Amino acid sequence: MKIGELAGRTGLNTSAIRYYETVGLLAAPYRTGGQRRYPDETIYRVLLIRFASEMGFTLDEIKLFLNGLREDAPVGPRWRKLAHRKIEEVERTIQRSQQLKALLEHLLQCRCATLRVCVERLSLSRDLKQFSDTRRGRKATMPC
Amino acid sequence: MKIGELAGRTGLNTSAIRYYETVGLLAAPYRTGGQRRYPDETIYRVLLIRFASEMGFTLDEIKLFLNGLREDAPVGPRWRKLAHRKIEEVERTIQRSQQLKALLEHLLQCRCATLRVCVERLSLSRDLKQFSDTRRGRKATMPC
DNA sequence: CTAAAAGTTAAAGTCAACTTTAAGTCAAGA
DNA sequence: TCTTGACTTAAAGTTGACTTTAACTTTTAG
Repeated sequence: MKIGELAGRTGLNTSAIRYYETVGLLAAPYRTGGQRRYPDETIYRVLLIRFASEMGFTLDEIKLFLNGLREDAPVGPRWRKLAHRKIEEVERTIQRSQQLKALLEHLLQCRCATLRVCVERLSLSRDLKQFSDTRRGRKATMPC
Repeated sequence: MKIGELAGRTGLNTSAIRYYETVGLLAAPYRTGGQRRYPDETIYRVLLIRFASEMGFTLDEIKLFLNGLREDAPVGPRWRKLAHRKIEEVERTIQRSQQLKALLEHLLQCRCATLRVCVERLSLSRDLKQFSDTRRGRKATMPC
């Protein structure tokens, strides 16, 4: 498979695939006449990279994960640790996103006189509480 | 309040605050002897900016949202639309994160002979299905 | 055979959101 | 008064993940 087809099938640009090679995410493939030829299985690897990258993994993280499973062996402790850390991170993401969703939904339906007041109070009393409270012994009232 | 105190109370660097001014997120404040002096209420605005930015809003989005509520008036249709769009986006984030969490948890406990095979099958059959399926009429089997 | 499409490289460019640097000016305490 | 620390600016640097460009070669369809 040529680089163009690999790119097409994985939804990336050829430049991205070459870039992955330079940063060590993809091995340099066999070449004919100077041009890269990929085996079919490379698709899976690239798709996995794309998925992980869209999930917010950095390319370095992805490299770590993929190297962890390079050896066709059952999952090792290093990989487990990585996975556990990432799961915790993802859980935090989910929690914060749910907070934000709640905040936005509240703002859409609340009956504050002015949105500005509402936002400021809401922010102080809820999600921003952590920031301001750790800095000053500030008491916030419930908004709206 | 001098810029250093504002920075300290909001957990940002002074350079970030000056940067927010240059991009129009913060109004240029009153000055004495060339130095910026902020009123207390600016803290709320900066905290709000920090929160939104940590939630993944771009500074341009934040500017839009803040401009939307600049006029001390109840929430307008423009702002509503923005909020609705953002809620949908956040919902997608939550869903994908939950998928990723499930994937990682599966990988931690599955009994595949090799993790590599497991990942490839999992990826194809679940989360990556969308990518490959839209490109080729590929059928994937359940992993592990 | 030839023209166009697709491939190659190294190096520079892009984007957001800042930070750092250089070269100063201002403020506060001893 | 002097010194230190905080402030000022404009401009350049940083980071990650690519993309674009320029100049060229290889492959493929007609």
